[in-house]
Amino acid sequence: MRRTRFDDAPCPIARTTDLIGDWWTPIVMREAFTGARRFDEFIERLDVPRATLTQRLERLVDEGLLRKVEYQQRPVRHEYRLTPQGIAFYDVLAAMWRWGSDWRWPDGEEPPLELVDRESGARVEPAVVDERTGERIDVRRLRVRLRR
Amino acid sequence: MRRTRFDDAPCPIARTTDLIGDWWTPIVMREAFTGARRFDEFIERLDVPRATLTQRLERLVDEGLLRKVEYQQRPVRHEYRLTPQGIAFYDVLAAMWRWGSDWRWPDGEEPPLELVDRESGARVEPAVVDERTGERIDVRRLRVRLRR
DNA sequence: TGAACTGAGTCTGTTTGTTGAACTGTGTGG
DNA sequence: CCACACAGTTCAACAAACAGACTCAGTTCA
Repeated sequence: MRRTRFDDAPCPIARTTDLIGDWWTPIVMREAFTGARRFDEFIERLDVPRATLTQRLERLVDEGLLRKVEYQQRPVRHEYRLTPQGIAFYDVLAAMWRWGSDWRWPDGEEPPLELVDRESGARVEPAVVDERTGERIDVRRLRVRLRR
Repeated sequence: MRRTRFDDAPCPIARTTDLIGDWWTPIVMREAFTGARRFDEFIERLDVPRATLTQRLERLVDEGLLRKVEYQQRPVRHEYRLTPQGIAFYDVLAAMWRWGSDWRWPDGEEPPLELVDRESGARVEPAVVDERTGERIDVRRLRVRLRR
């Protein structure tokens, strides 16, 4: 009677869901991207239960999105840093950012936060495109096919 | 002691997380995109517990991603169809598809499924770009700013 | 006329997950 | 020796997800 798992489904959406379907996980990743590294740093920023944070960080390490790096001995202490897989995950957060900004605020309102280029200050609006054509993805034109 | 909610957070990622953090929700949306409309259709495709499906569909209707449409009277029966907000959500699934495909299979292996253009049959690879420049998002160049 | 069938759920008891709060343990600095 | 910092662990209470049986309106079959 365990919670149904999707981590070995044939569908990439299902496998991703298995990971980010744990409550708090995308938020923890968001904080990692804005510079959180140490356990108590996450705690201060997020009021997440400590036991939950422990579990999430552990899983993210297991799955290869974060790695535990020793930043001092005596006493031995570790911090959590993004791996290449973790960095790549920002795409998913960016898509969530865009959809959330577009649809999750009441009519006429906008989110108080925006994404900008660190250097130029220009507004950045994530969009999901087909890499080959550069066109926005149009789901009506898509089909899922069994790879030969 | 309720599960912590994120649905009125100032951050778009958090609000999106609140919705898709419910177990099964992204999978239910995926099925909606591949044509599922009726309750039993979802059940057949997904072996999701019926009570859970009821809850998910109800919430997706409440939140405006699906709408309930009567498709026959006597007996009155409804089906669930994507709204514009629901259709827009495909971007998030597409980003999850891409990241899942790139990172969630063992070295050397690839997912058995691929996304193709319905007409040309050409492979489609979702990518997340800055809409203004068309460049892939680079998180190191990004900053979150309080909107003025 | 009655029995079986459909579609769309609801109900129940059990197991897993999440939460808040208190507690632990190692090592430093004063 | 005491207080403090960091990084957790433990525990009990509550919420969510699970499997499977049950309901209920209306329809079709025999």
